Amino acid sequence: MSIRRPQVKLSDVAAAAGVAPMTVSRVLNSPERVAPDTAERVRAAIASLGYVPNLLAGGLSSSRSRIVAAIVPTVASPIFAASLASFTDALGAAGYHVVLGLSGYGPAESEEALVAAILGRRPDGLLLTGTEHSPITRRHLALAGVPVVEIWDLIDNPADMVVGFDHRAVGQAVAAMFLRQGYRRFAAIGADDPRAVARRRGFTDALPTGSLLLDHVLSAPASMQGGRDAMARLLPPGEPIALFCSSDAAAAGAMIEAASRGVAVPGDLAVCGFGDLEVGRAMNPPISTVSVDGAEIGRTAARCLLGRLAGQEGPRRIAIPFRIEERGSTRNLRDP
Amino acid sequence: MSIRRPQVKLSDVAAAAGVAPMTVSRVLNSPERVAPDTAERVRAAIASLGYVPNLLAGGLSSSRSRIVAAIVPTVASPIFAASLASFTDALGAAGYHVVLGLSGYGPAESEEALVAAILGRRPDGLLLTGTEHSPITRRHLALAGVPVVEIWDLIDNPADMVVGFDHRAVGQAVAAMFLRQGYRRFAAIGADDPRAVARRRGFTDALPTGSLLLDHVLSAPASMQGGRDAMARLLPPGEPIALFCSSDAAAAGAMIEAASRGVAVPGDLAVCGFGDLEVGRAMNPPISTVSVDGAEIGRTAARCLLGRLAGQEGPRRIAIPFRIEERGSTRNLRDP
DNA sequence: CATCTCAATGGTAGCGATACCACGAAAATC
DNA sequence: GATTTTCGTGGTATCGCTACCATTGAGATG
Repeated sequence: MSIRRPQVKLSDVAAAAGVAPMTVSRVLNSPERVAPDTAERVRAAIASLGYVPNLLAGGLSSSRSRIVAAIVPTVASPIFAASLASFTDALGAAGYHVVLGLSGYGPAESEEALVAAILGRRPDGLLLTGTEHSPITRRHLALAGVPVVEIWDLIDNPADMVVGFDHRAVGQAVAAMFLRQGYRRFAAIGADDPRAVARRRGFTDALPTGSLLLDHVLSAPASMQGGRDAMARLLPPGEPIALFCSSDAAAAGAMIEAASRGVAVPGDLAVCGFGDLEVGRAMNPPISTVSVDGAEIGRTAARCLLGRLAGQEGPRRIAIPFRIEERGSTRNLRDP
Repeated sequence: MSIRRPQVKLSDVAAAAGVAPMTVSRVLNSPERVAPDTAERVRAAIASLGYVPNLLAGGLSSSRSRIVAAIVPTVASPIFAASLASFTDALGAAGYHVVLGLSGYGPAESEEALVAAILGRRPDGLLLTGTEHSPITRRHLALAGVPVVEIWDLIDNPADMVVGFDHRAVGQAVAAMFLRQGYRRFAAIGADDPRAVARRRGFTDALPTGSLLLDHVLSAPASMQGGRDAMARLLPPGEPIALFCSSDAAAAGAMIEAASRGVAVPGDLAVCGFGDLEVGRAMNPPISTVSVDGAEIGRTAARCLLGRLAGQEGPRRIAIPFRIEERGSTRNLRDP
C-alpha cells in the first residue's frame, strides 16, 4: 500500500520496550499516568528506533488533529507576517502545526475555497484575517463547529472570537492629532482593503467640511511606489498639509517624493502612516505612525484558541491597543 | 469519542446516492473511472449533505497526506515571503496544503525539532531554506524518505533537489561592476546568515588587497537600522567609496544615514544592495541591487516537488538567474 | 484480616478513508 | 455466436493510533 519503506510504528516501540501499545501512547500523550521507570524504558525504545508518531493516525483516532489553519491575505506585508509568526510560534510550542492559507485581496471566492479545502484537514481551530466573510464561508465554519479567531479588526458581535482594534478609531485619533497640532488642510492616501478603508473613513469623517484636498485610493496592498505616485498629485502644497497614509510604506513613498521635489517635512507637509514599519522608523525624519503590536495580536489569538481547546471559556472580544507615535514627520504648528 | 457533532462522512454520501462508498471515493479521486451519470448523482449528494472529505483518514489510508512542509527562517523578510507565497499557491492549486515551520536564524536545534515534529504529519514533501542542515536533521530526512527541495542556495551535490543560485557569484559580480565603474575603495555591510556571508565573501575576495575599508557584520536579518548604524562608522569618506550591502534594507538604511550627513549618493558613495526590495526601488536615488525572482524560486520548488510526486525524474539542481540592476545609487566614475 | 481505593497497565474496537481484488455486464474480437 | 477484453461497481481488509473499559496488585482503611 506504500511505496515508501514501512515506518517504525507505535507497536514496534511497544514490542521493543516490552509493554502494550497503549502504554507507549500514554508516554507520549499523558506521561504523568505512566510509572517513571516504564516511561524511561519506552523513551529509550523510541530514541533507539527513531520513532516518529504518525499524527495522521493519531488525529483520526482522537478527532483532534492538532492542526490549526491560518488564513491571511498575504505574507508579503510585514504586518500580517508578524502576526503569523507569533501565532505559529505560540501554537508550535503547544504541539500544534499551522497550515497556511493565502486568500489574497481578491474576491471572496478564494477565501471560500480555501476554507472549504482546509476544513478537510479537520483543524482544531482557525485563524481568519478580518471580519468580512461570505455567507458560504460562514456556513462552512458553522457546520464544522471549529473555534475561530478573527484578527486585525474588532467588531461587537463576532461569529466566535475576535482579536484586534477599531480601525475607524485609528483614523479619528490621527485626525484629532492633526487638528490639535493646528493643521487646516488635509489629505489621505490609502489602500482599498476593508480595514484601510475604515481607517481612512475614520480620518476623513473627523475633519472639518471642505478641508480634505485629496483622498486617494490605492489597490491593496499599499506600496511605497503607490505613495509616491499619489503624492505627485498633491504637490506642491500652498500651505501646510497634513497627510494620513493607510500604511507606513505609502507614507515613506510620499515622503521620498516630497523630498525629491524640495517639499519640507514636516514644514510644508506633515505625514502620519500606519503600522510602525521599519521603513518608517529608518526614514529621515522618522515617520509619525500608528503603532499596533502585530505580534501581540498573533500571540493573543493563539492564546484564545488554546484556551478554548483546553475547554476554558475565555473572552470573545479582545481589544489590542494602538498608539500614535509622534515622530519627526509631524509637528505642532502652534509651537514656536 | 468526539465532542463535536458527528460530521458527514463518505458512507453517508454513498447511502444518499445509492452507491457503494468506494464509488464515492472514486468520484473524488479518479472521476474518469466512474460513469458520468453516477458521478453526477454522487456529486449532488455531496453538495446537498455539505460533505467535506476527511483528509486525515484519506491520508492515513493512502499514505499520501497531500501535505507539504515549508521551513523558512522567517516570514518577516519579503524575500522568503515571496517564495513561500508562490510555493503555497502552486501547491494549493494541486490540492496540497502547506504546513509552516519557522526556524529562525538561531541554532540548528530549532530546525531539528521542527523537522522531527513536522515529519509526524507524514508530509509528501519538504521545502527547506538553505543547504546547511545538521546531521540529525539529515538522518531524520533520510529515514522518512520524503522528497526534499532546498531553496535559496545552490550546491553541486544536494541531498535531494535544490533550487537557487550561487551567492558567492553574486558578490563577485557586484565587485566586478564596481571595479569596472572605476571605484578603488570599498565597504561591505552584511548579515551573518550563511547566504549573506557567502555574498559578502564573494565580494571581498574579488577586491584588490587593502582596498576594503569596512567589513561590517550585522546579526540576521539585516535591517534598515542596522544599515544606518553601520554606515555611521564609515563616514565621512575621503574619496568615493563603493558599498555592498547584503540586503536592500541595509542599503536603504545606509543611504538614509548618508543623506542625513550630507554625503552625496552616488557622488561620494555608491551603494548596491541585494534582493530588489520595494524600499530600494522607492528610494531617491533608487538603489542599484541584485535582483532575484523569489516567487520564481518558490514556484520552481513546487514544480520540482510535484513532478517527483507524480513519479517523474526531474533535474536535481536548478539554477535561478540573478541580475544586477544598475540604478541611481551607483554610477560609472569614468563617464563624463 | 477483609475490604476498599487507586495507580498502572492491557485488550478491543473503532476513527474514515483507500488499496486491492472480485464480479457481472457491455463491448470488442475472431 | 463464442470468447476475450474492457468498464463500472462493490466487498473486505487495513492504515496507525487512541477511547473506553477491564484487570491487576499494592497500599490505605476499618
